[in-house]
Amino acid sequence: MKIDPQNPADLSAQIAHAIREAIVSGALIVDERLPSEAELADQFQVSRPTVREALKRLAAQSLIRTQRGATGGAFVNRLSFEDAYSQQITTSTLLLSMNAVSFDTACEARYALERACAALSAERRTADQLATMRAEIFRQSQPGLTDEAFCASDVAFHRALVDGAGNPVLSYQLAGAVEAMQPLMNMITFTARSREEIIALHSKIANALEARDAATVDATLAKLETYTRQLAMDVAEQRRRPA
Amino acid sequence: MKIDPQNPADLSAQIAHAIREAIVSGALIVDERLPSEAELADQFQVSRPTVREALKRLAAQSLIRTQRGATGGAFVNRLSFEDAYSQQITTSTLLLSMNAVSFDTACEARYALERACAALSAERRTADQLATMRAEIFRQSQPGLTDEAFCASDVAFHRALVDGAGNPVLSYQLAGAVEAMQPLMNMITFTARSREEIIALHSKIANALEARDAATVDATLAKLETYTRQLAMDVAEQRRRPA
DNA sequence: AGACTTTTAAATGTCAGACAAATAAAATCT
DNA sequence: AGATTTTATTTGTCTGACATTTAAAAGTCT
Repeated sequence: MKIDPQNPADLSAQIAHAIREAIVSGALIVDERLPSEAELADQFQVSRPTVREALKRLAAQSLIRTQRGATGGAFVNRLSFEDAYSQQITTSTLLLSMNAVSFDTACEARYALERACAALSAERRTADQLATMRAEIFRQSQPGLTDEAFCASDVAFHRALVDGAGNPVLSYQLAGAVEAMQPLMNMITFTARSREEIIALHSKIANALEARDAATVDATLAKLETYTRQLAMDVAEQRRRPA
Repeated sequence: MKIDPQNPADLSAQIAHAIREAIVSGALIVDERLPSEAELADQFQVSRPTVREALKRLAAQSLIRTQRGATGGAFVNRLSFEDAYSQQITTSTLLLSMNAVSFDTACEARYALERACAALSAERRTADQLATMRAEIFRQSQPGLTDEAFCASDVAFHRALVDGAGNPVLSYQLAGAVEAMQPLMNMITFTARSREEIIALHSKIANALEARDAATVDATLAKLETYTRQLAMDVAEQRRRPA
């Protein structure tokens, strides 16, 4: 079932790969217990530390969870949306921060995806989600708000909009894009004037969602995208010639 | 810089977390070498195996790479799009296969995202990407094609469409959704009649992209979505009452 | 002197055995 | 029978050692 070639390189990676394949292919089902570390070591003819390194690799991807004690061991993990979110966010953040993805490219992708949710959200949004958006808009209009708090509220607003589509897969996909951009957004929304503009657009989106007017939501998101990218360009321009 | 509380639970996870934060926050930059395992063990006041488990966790997420030899060690990895793709695909596949995400939900999300790319792709697609789509359509019309090969070609077609948007972030986001659904798609496109229908819609999409007609691309993708979900429902129906 | 070979040192990869801690089942006692 | 203690199993961690890889330093030969 899970054998291991005799080439001596990176045994723990090979073992992790074998077990991962077994999980993804369905040979190991959710909540099934893996053999104990000692048994796995015996089975793969390696030492226990090597097995442990392999298991830690899988734990890092939330593929297994471990439990100590008599009936403990490593169990195939049911991947929760929360786990998937956080992995997606980590990956997206790293891609943005160190792979030469421009803010413009990230912004375009983010709004393209968000507009994809708009039609569904106009159709399905609950009163609860609408109330969340209104509450966040109110928070954004408070005077003493820090840039970080404003952007956190911005994320929460957009999160509610996306969740309105009622499709957890879309929510999961967008969580990365929206949250990964937050640090970059922090740097471009620092003037009162730009906050006012953003809040006005947010209000328009909430109103359109309340009226289940998908076209207006889409058009307003397009405006928000244009405005955000314009702000980013202005900031970049100011950086280039600080005089 | 990276300290460690004295609570005794899961030291390797804590160390991995500390180093991950240092990387994500930018305290450790790309290609920078981490201290050696022995030095880290000393620094965190733990043993080398514990440090190694932590490093393997990070390696599993492609955050670091290790190199043996005199000038070897653990280096902060520049996350490549390929690495991000494969992680995205693994995560999405697991979400679909074991988290009670229905085919319908996944399908809706996938086409919503794909239609988000349609407008951009109509504007920017290259002649090369158009040629790829035509070639895949031709392959799909070959008589002796297996279901797996047909679906692989289907994935390649849609991949070319998404890549046409010229936004690597969108490509990365959609790679997971499209590829993770392939095993499920394999099961529903097995009749000649359904293949014909799909090929016709693919041709219509390619033609519209050639004419840079975003509205038709969008409308045709909507038809393809409806048709795919209908096929899936029929298959589910047949499964329910096999007589 | 220059090119090739050998040695050496540093680092990761692996192993073996041991103990600690947690946990649930089994055994024991009241 | 119920509560308590014991015990066995399993993961978490430590110590120390050896193997392997790699590049630089040292040495050797032409």
